[in-house]
Amino acid sequence: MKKELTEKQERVLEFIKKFHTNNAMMPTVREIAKNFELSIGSVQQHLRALLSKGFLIKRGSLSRGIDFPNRKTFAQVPVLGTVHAGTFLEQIEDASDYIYINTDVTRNKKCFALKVKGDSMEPSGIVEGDTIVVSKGELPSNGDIVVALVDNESAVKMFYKEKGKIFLKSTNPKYPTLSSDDYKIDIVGKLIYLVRQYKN
Amino acid sequence: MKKELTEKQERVLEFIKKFHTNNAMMPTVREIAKNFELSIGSVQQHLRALLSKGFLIKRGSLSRGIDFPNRKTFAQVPVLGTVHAGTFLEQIEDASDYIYINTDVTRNKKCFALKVKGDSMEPSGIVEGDTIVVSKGELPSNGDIVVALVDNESAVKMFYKEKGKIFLKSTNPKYPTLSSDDYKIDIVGKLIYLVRQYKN
DNA sequence: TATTATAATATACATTTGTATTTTAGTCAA
DNA sequence: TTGACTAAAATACAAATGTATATTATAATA
Repeated sequence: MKKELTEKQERVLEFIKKFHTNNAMMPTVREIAKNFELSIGSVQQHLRALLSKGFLIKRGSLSRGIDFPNRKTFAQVPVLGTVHAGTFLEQIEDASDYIYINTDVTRNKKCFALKVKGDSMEPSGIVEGDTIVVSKGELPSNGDIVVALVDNESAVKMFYKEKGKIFLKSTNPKYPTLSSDDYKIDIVGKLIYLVRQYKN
Repeated sequence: MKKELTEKQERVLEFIKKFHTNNAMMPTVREIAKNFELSIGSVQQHLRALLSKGFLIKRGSLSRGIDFPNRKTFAQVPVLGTVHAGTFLEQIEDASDYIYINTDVTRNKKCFALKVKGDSMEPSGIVEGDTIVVSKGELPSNGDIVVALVDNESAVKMFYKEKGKIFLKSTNPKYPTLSSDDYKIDIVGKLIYLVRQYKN
């Protein structure tokens, strides 16, 4: 049911988006006017139209106080190291980098991210090079994918609990299922998000 | 070589980060002052310290003109619809939602996102429900994953070109390889990014 | 025809905002 | 003790910014 924009209004909205992308803040009325070589009043009218049509909202009479109706906010999540999805190798280390995740995903949970190595989770869509986001300490349900410490080495596995025993399964059948009978298993957290950047 | 911050300076910087996360813009001097119940001049001094120590930078004498030295910026990428990764079904439609991607990934390319259905790309880590980001019109190399129109229906496939012929391969062997001999194939764009949100 | 929406200009004004200046005070090290 | 740094306040001012108003013009429409 969104009302249509005129060509000019669309171009103004596009500029605002681009400006916001490049500068991480909204442009002022005059910054928009300067870009299009328009008068202040003209831009005001375009903004009024964009507001009334629901493409922008306002937050009081602040400077740069326009906003997108459903702009998302981001949480800074530290990338703590590498985790092996096959034979569980490397240890969690210090934060080296950060990724930014929508706060409606992280939901105030304590999160961290890891780079994935190995192929044990390939059938469930986790491949080498992926960055996974882990919700620290969250209790998993059967079938959830978790990061666990198996005899103090980190691994990405599918979680199952049966009669008080914990089983960690690789979705790749060439790796065995680990049981809490044979290993000391500590659940670090549950997978909530995954990002993959393709080579460019 | 980063100089250390005093406790108060650290708290001011934390507030600025938090404010920026919640509001997608930097606070004004007076907004900071109000938060800490401080005078304007006092906040000015803290900002001056944060600037000279390299934790903040300035962009001219603009309102909300402070910035983080290495802040990442995000591009708003429209989610245009659903694409079938098996038997290519649904058509690209209007923008319904947006996701936000680091600009060092999108790099000023024209991008859009699609929700994935089907299992034809499972062995390369693309599963149903994933959101893929496509760089529109970018020429793929052999082995790249692309979104293509095959007889005007959209599909996610692995791209190969040999002797002028285009081949679209599903990494799942139960789907056949498509050739430009048998189908009208238009490359829409190349996969540059993928995000997956696990059920919560 | 009158009306409405769009587009644009020009100007004025009030508020917000960044910045400069001055003053006071405590701590720490040379 | 002196100097440097930090912390804080109070005030003033110039620049940036949002907002209001009046005016003109065009195109589409009821």
